[in-house]
Amino acid sequence: MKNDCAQSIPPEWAHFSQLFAALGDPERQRILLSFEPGETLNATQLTQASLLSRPTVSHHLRLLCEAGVLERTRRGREIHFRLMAGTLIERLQTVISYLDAHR
Amino acid sequence: MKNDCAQSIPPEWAHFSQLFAALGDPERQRILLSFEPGETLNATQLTQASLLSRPTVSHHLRLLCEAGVLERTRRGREIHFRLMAGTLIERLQTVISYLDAHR
DNA sequence: TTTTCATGTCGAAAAATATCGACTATTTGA
DNA sequence: TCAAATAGTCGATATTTTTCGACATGAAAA
Repeated sequence: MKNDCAQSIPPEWAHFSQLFAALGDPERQRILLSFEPGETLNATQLTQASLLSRPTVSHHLRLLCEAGVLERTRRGREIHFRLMAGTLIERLQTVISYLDAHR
Repeated sequence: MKNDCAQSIPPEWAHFSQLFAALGDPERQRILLSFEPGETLNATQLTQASLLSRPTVSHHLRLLCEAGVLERTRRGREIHFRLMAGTLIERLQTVISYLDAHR
């Protein structure tokens, strides 16, 4: 057993709990699955596609941005969200490499 | 925008929110990182390596098993937990394939 | 500049989750 | 059979997260 991570998480793994927590909510997953390849969606579109209120959708979008899942860009008075597929793939590959060494 | 997942998550994705929610807790991440390659650990070992109580660790172990992250096997009066690295890799590869088609 | 549109923030309430002490179940060894 | 060891359950409490209405911000259009 690795006792070095018995009580604290190594710094290189710390951001993964934030990532997985962001991905682990059904409403946020629903938001992510509504993106078509390469598409950008604004907050109004994402709110209209949801059963929840704007403040609530805004809250989920903030968590997804803070976790590095979505990118936020202002265009005029709209704010566009984009799925950061590339960096997500890299991060998940890191996890897979770790797991592959721990079969 | 994909309107078919506007209000409900497609069944083939439903188990992922449970998986990511399980991986998204720092205590559970700490538990997972304490496994050496191929190692099995019992509940007492995992509790001793934690700052939390046995009921709490037991709770986290149950969530990890229900999400398909750990495997539970009784051996005598001990219960051994094993990291299901193989199936986890497959599930993460599914997510990566989806993301790769959505760059 | 005033209005309108798009979005976010704030504070409070509701819901879900984590945590623990006391008790229970199950298996093994004396 | 009885005692010890291992692990889980139950009920209550604490903490965190989610949710929303009302209000604030900031950019474009009139």
